[in-house]
Amino acid sequence: MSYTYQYPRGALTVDCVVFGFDGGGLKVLLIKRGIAPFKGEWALPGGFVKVEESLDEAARRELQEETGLERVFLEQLYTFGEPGRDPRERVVSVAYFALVRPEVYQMRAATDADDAQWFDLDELPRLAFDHPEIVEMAHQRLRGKLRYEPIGFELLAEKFSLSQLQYLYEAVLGVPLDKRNFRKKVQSYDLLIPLEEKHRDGPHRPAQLFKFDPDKYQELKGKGFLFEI
Amino acid sequence: MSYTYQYPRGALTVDCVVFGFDGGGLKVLLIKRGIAPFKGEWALPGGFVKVEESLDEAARRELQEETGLERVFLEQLYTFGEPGRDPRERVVSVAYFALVRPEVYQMRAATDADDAQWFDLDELPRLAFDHPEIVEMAHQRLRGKLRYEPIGFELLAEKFSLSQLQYLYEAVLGVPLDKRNFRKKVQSYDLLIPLEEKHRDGPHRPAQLFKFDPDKYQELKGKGFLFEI
DNA sequence: TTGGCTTTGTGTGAAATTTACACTTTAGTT
DNA sequence: AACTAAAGTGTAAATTTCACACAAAGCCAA
Repeated sequence: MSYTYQYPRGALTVDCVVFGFDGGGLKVLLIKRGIAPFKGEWALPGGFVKVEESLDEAARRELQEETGLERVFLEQLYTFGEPGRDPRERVVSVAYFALVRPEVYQMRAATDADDAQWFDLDELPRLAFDHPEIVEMAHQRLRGKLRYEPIGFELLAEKFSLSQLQYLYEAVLGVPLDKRNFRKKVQSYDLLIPLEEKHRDGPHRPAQLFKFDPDKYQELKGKGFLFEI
Repeated sequence: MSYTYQYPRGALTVDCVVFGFDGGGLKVLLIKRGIAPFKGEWALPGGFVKVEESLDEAARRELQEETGLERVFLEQLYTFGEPGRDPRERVVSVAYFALVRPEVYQMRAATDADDAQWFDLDELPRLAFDHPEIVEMAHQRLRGKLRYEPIGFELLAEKFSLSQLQYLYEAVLGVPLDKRNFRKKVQSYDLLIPLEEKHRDGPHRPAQLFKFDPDKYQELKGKGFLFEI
């Protein structure tokens, strides 16, 4: 018996919503399309999946090829497959969301390649395809996850101050948080390792730096611990 | 310029993890494969996506064709795309999870078609492909969602007693819950409409029946309300 | 060196929520 | 009429959340 399938095939792509944080608001990385359709318009980085690679690999490869980004936090988001979402033919896209640290963010912002640029999440330009919908879902997911999983650290430098962490939470969740209560809570889990170093910046009191302890988190998680801000 | 893509294409399928609840434990609906590969083994209901249909439509169609189920709660779960997950060639599968009410569950359990059967979630037979992994993820997702979204009602009859609701939560979450505290909490949201009718069953005190008010939930959700058990 | 600026860092009491816990009511069966 | 089994109900203690204000540190400029 033959293994040939009787169904016609569409194409399969991956698209990545890459978030960055610069201390102010959330940013999203977009690329300017060099080819039709939507040539010259902004779009999410992404592209076709090769037959011999996994979806995650495809997402990482496209991110690397189109934006130069490597070793970022990457997680599958949702698969978009409405017929007609690509004007050419049936294209199903597995969307990912990615979080990058400020070092990376600043690096990419510096190289003024005008075909890859950071935009404020709430001031995005017109986007190709159904990419606005994808970005919207990624934003919702990020907001939802931040409350229950310690992924915010992926948007900060390895060493960060509690104020920086708080600014991040305020930016993503869109609400102001009480400084004392916030610090009490995040420190209560014992997942932040206080470092010797201090962060100095401007003519102010320098801030204690911390780093997140992912191993300890994994260990606690195994015992049913639930991170929650 | 031509719109022909330079990448070879794999096939695209949908697979559904269908959960049912009979007052005892969680059940999963499986079908016996009639064709190779894995002919004669149990597998998740699912099949190939047609070019002109959306992914959701494909999932509903396959469910209908293979199990007769219609009008079920259906939500996209995750997309599985490891090369090699299908021994024939590259097949990417968009997995869904579905929740069915006991009426439906009992109906399907009655028709003793031996090519579609309910199994206890914790006593599943050997499964084809990477379906064990898919079931595992669906179970996790169900557990996670149940705490924060009122989807448990999709596994109960339209009219249900508070005890039935509690048994469901206990079965899915795997922990015993305090009767009084549970009732206090679920009723505090004012999302359950008490009905005139009573449920009688056995030589016991009959139970007050309720139904869930989805409209009110949608309204509250719009105002930032968070359901939580 | 002094005063001013700006950010870090810290504690407490009131209010709200969560938790633990046991007995009465109801209907059916014998 | 007595027995059985599940439904239904309240309170007090413990814990968590929330609101809130001022001293300490370092830099800069006069």
